[in-house]
Amino acid sequence: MSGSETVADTKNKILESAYSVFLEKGIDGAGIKEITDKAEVNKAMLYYYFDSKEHLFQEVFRKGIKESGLQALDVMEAEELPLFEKIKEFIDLLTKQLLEEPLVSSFVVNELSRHSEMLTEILIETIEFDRSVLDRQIKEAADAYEIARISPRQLLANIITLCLGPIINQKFYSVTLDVLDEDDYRKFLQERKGVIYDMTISWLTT
Amino acid sequence: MSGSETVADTKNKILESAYSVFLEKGIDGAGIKEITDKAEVNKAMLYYYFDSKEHLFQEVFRKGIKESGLQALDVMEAEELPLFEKIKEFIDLLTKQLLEEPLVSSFVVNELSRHSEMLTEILIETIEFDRSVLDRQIKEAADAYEIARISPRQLLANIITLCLGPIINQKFYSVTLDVLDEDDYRKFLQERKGVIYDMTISWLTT
DNA sequence: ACAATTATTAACCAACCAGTTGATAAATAA
DNA sequence: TTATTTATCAACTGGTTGGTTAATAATTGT
Repeated sequence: MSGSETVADTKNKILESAYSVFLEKGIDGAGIKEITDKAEVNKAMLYYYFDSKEHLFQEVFRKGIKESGLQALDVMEAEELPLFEKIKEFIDLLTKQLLEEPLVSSFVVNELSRHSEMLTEILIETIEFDRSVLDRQIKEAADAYEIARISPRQLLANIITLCLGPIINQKFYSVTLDVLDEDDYRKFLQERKGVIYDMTISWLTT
Repeated sequence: MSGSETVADTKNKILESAYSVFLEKGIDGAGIKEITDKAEVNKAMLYYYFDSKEHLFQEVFRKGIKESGLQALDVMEAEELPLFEKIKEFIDLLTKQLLEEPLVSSFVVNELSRHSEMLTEILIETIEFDRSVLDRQIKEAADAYEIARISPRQLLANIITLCLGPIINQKFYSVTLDVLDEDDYRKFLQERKGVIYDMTISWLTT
């Protein structure tokens, strides 16, 4: 019993260190020595618990997906929640989770685009989102003339993009939008939550 | 006179090769040997014309910004063009340029977020966008009650994000939105142009 | 024609990379 | 106790990395 604690200890130290190093530098920018140094273990220990840099990275990537804010999609599957409340809740949740750990989502998206061949399958496995409830709600609302007849995909794409973009690509937007001050940018992001909701609703009800 | 042709030739061969390799793999994933191999020149030639991997990369990054589709911002500076037409033109131009070379904008955004301390300054230098005309047009339109009183920054952020996101992070969206077929995704992107315009206008006129 | 400059090359270098080995210590099982 | 398994480590391996050097070939100006 006491032995397994040590196992978990060392293995977890490595995993946690790998998590933070990979998140910061990506798989190409990170070296395993940096990871083992940070974990304060011998380099050979990493290969005792994990069989390659790539496999270790994939485990980190899986963890990244789970912490990336995409769980907010769950709220879209709820049966009872009315459409508009659902949208509001989704935006709130997604924004909140993204702001809490912007590095994670940035990591997932960046590494995915740079190593899609290695990671796409993992993303597919890890994300499972059932759109049927949302589809039905949208169809019913459109049939009742409460909203325009829009594509559920476009709706999701719009909300996710609007929330994600300025958070994961902060440097890009702060320069192009000329909001170079850190605090101003935070205000700008805060302001966005309302903007995104307004924009989405006005689009739906036009 | 004839000598400078050779200079330009070799140097350009290296630059072009570097451009394509860096775009594909990023600075961390690319090796200089790969670049010189592709350019069919001796490795030392690279260091004859460029003094380090980092400087070469920065030159490639500069070129990347110019080809990234951000020139579409120019249309926002036009004096005569009315606001709504301007927005339409901006969306059209941006989408078109992004679709023509999605790799470039993806490269710029990704590398910027991974190496911001090295690249932010370059981005600031290279992008110069004068928002004053747009600001005035928005203010005037709001004063005349033609549009709601919205923030020009948020307007720009919305449009850019909506256009950029699904194009540069194709893999991410194709999985989360469950549009795994390549052709379907192209249709989805084509559809978006109209969606983005509708969404923006309905938001402005609410 | 010849000196000076520019362009090119193969061979080299130290540092670093991911990954291994074989010996050893610690825990567990008999 | 002793045999076995699990955990840890320093030292090593073969290959690659970004970058240099010194000699040479080609081009240029005079």
